[in-house]
Amino acid sequence: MFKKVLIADDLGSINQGVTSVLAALGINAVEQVQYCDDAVLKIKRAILDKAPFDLVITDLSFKTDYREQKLESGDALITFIKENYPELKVIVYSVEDRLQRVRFLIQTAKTNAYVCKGRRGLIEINQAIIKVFQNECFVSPQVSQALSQKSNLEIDDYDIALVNQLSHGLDQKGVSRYFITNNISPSSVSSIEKRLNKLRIQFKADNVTHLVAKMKDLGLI
Amino acid sequence: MFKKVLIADDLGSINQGVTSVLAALGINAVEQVQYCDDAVLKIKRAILDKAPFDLVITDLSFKTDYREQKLESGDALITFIKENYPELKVIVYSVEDRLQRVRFLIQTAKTNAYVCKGRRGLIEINQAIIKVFQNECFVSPQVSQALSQKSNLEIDDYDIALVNQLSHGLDQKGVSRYFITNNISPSSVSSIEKRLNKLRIQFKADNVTHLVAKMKDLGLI
DNA sequence: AAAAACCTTACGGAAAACCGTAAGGCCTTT
DNA sequence: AAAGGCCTTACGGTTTTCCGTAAGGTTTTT
Repeated sequence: MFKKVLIADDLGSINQGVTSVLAALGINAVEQVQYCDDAVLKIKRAILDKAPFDLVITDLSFKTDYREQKLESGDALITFIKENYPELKVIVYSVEDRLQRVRFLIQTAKTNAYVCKGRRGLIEINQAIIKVFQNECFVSPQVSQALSQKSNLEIDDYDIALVNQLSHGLDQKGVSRYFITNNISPSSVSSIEKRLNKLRIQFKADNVTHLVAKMKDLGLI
Repeated sequence: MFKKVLIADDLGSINQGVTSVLAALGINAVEQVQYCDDAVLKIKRAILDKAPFDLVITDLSFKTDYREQKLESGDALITFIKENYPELKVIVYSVEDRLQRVRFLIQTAKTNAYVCKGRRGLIEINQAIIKVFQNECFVSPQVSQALSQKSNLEIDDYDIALVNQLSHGLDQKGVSRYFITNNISPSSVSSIEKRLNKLRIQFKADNVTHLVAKMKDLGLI
């Protein structure tokens, strides 16, 4: 079983439950941090001390306060970890249940497990730890559909950039100018119209305002 | 000090921290529930047993699952409590930090204290319990501005309803029809235009899409 | 290499949003 | 009761969005 675990979570009260799960699994070398930057420091320090962590359990959202942080979110922490210590296992433990987000974290960021905080959270944390230790992936049932390929909506970075600009107040002509100056193609108003039409159909949105609202709800922008 | 406390929170792990705070205050008669309906049952039962609760600490959002619930949120639970047992004190303990929400809970729903989950959450829960016991109100510093009148942006339920309908895809004529059928006044397209113009200025939004995006970011809709 | 399919762009008309102006109703002030 | 202020509504003109059509270019198919 894992020997040394790091928990990163800004709500101190949640750690306790996770710690008790770890204790039940016979893992007693557990350290906790409330800031992403502190997590990085602990990880580096542990390696220097020849006693590296072999599992990190982290939340996604960290409230920002007066302390300046280089890494402001769990996402950034995970990206950092997997770039520098790819062998270090990571389990996300978050209330976030948006499929898009889960898909990104598992498929792109290479997170090893994704557990939704909820009634069964601690039970699933337990399962996740066991699975990850066996080099398998674990995702909470309520969001496991995020990984099924058939739900692929074929929306790409261009679509996101387009709707993102609209949500910032640009009109279609403005987005066109923005795309031209940033060398993003296609950039004509006509093409932008066409793409928006496609997106409106895909998202069953009645107009751009509706589209932006729906995509914000889905966490895409 | 309070003698008997009920904690309502669907994430079992959070309760532990609160329980330890209560223990430190010498309160040992603590019961926990994970569903709002169970909270109601416990409250009624305790009164029948001549040992009523004198404080309820509750979360706001309860994940819904297979169990059918009459009360689906902390809001509904608080409304129920204050309607039927106005002398029973209520403290909200939630990650929610939207001012609009806090204002409603304190001023309209008559909640006795509002504590944001966060790094200082347990410290503030402690302060809140003491204040409430002294028949005072407590609100976490980060959201205390919700109660100050000067920061009143003068956006009311009508504004929220208006932008909300737009975010659901209705155009201005559609919102007008909606307002007419629901007896909401003013309902003419012209008035809706005027109101939107005011909101756009207040929120520094370039158009309705931008306005909806900003208000969603602020958690107003 | 010709044909077909696709992408990008342009254009024009209908619908909706945007913006200023103004009329009528209601309430308060004097 | 008259005057003034505020709110609701109506209207007209400009801008933007929406939607269909079509031309020109590139890639894929045959």
